[in-house]
Amino acid sequence: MKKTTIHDIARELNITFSTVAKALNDHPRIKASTKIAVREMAVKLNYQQNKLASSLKSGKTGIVGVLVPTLDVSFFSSVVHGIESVMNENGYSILLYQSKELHAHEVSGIETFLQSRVEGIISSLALETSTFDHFKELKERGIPVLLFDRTDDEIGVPCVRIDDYRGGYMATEHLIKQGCKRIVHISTDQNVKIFKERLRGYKEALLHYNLPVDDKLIFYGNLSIELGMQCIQQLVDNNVDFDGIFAFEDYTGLGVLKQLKKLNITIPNQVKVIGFANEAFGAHITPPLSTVDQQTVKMGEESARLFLKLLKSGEYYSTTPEQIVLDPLLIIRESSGGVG
Amino acid sequence: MKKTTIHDIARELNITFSTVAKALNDHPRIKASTKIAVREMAVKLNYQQNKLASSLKSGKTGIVGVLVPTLDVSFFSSVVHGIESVMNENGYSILLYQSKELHAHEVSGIETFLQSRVEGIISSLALETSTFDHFKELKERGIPVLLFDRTDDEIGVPCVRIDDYRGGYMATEHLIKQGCKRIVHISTDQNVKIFKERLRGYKEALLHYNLPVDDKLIFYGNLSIELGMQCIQQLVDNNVDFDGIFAFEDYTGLGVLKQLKKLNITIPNQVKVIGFANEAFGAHITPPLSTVDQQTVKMGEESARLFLKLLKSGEYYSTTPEQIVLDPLLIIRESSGGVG
DNA sequence: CTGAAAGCGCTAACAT
DNA sequence: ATGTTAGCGCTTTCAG
Repeated sequence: MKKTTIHDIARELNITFSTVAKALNDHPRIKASTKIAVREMAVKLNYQQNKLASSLKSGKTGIVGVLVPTLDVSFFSSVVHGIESVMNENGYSILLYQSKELHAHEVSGIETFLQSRVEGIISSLALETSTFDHFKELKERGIPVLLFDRTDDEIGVPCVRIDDYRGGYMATEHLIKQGCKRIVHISTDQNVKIFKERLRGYKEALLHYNLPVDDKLIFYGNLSIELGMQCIQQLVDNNVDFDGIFAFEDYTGLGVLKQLKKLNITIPNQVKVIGFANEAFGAHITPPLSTVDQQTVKMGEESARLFLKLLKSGEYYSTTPEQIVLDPLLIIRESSGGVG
Repeated sequence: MKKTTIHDIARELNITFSTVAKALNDHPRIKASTKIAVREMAVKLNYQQNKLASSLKSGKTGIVGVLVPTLDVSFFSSVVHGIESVMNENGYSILLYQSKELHAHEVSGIETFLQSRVEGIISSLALETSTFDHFKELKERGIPVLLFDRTDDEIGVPCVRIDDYRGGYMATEHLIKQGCKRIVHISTDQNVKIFKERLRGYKEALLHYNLPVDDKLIFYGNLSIELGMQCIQQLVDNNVDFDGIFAFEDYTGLGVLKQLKKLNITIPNQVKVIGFANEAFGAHITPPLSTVDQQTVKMGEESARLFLKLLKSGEYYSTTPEQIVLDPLLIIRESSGGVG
């Protein structure tokens, strides 16, 4: 069963295919009656425009490549949800690729996108990625790129992210205002900018409130529940004095809560805890975990909007790359002694 | 900056573009030396094959449409993660569309996919969808469709799902074996097959163990934490005797736990609770919630594999539509008095 | 081993 | 108001 084309419609109606094409595109110089006839025949024959052909001719595919580390993490799937929604409203489709946190897959994804002639790429960097030639080359070749969350200034493209520095500052400040004097920060040894920014915010907040920055209170490890548990155990084993914990993300914060409970250290009385990311479980655990929300869906929507705005301006890279920095939202729950 | 084409490569090398095409496709009748020359020039000129053109000519796009209700629910994003992984390994790309649980969006998504000449569609039905003409028509027109999880036999296409009946049976049986005699089931009034199947499994398990099916112990409402809370309150207010709760999904189960704790009813001593879906929070709440795992990533992978197998067979609809039914996995935690 | 030529289905400038 | 024509960049048969 072959697909019907404008030629089929033309033949049925005894007109030329170019008249059909114009009728379907609502060309002003086509008689209303033939437009109607053409459309009826199109429906009758189950006609579907072949976008491959029209894209080939027009040079516009209406497709945007979305390249993310994985969809199996709620942060990314939520952002992609936002991107797709806005793109869809604007008549664009999404070609999806997961980098699996690998540099090589990222390169493959870009290759695939270019071959498919996407009109641009929206992406968030893989953890493994530490050189950025593949993205810089896209920019040099004039291909629209927008990065969200995991970005790098070196690349020089528009980006949308939250203010991780501010988030780190807010989380720490909150603990200070709750009365904490010796606040631990658990971070990661991975070379990822956003985590460094949260650490920077932590330090700045301490300085601002005249509290010492004590390296013995800063831990580095791999994102996991276990990391949080180990840090608490280590603090206790070494008789380190502490009354607040700011974990760089919620899973680590969860580990912190678990171990504190196990050791019968009361939360939030003896120790106050805050995480980062506002994962789905945080509101439902005991005690509910205070955290910092990253506005994931909005991040996706804003990414799509900025991308489309620049695309439609016709000069995507003409000016200094625009940045949208979203405000992190402090979510106060019982673990930090808030209004729970 | 125009894209380079095979004509550009040909001109540089003083050969014809058709030789270039053959060289790039590793055609056997092309001299090794010219293949090398062509490839070097291709790299030098930053050549990217234009898939639009080759798809138009060959009739194969290597693109599969994935149409899901939303990515903002971990179940779906996790399945899509599995689909993309397998498709990617097999050289296919994913065009993504969210139906937002709406029938009309589902129709639009299909329309978009057809225009983009996808080689098939993998989808899960929107809650709103109760007539299936749009999918049946795809089948009639020979377009490969595979449904996962939210399917309908009436459509008659291959599908991948878990055995919800069995999951409902297992959950109920588990509570019975834990000693429960009066087990409540909370379900939904939405007309969704998988939820009805869980209910059917619940009833069968009771019958099998010679326990009465009591309509006063079956509740219907809208998927939410509140639903679980309300049901418990109602049971207590009406002095209904019960010692086990099987919630049709985890959020409702969470509400159940919350309200039981509020009313100082001990879990699992007085009442044992189990949910369904194995949401991320279940393992981390107090007490940890027993549940039934749906093997989401595997569901995506199996969907992609079955789809590709049928596609490659060259006769997608030749036989009775194949069904893959995955086994639900019982996850026993403290809320049902299991090995916690 | 390489070249010539037709055509996939459409757009759009240019005729008529 | 409609028709003619020339491609978009590629695959693929057939000729040389």
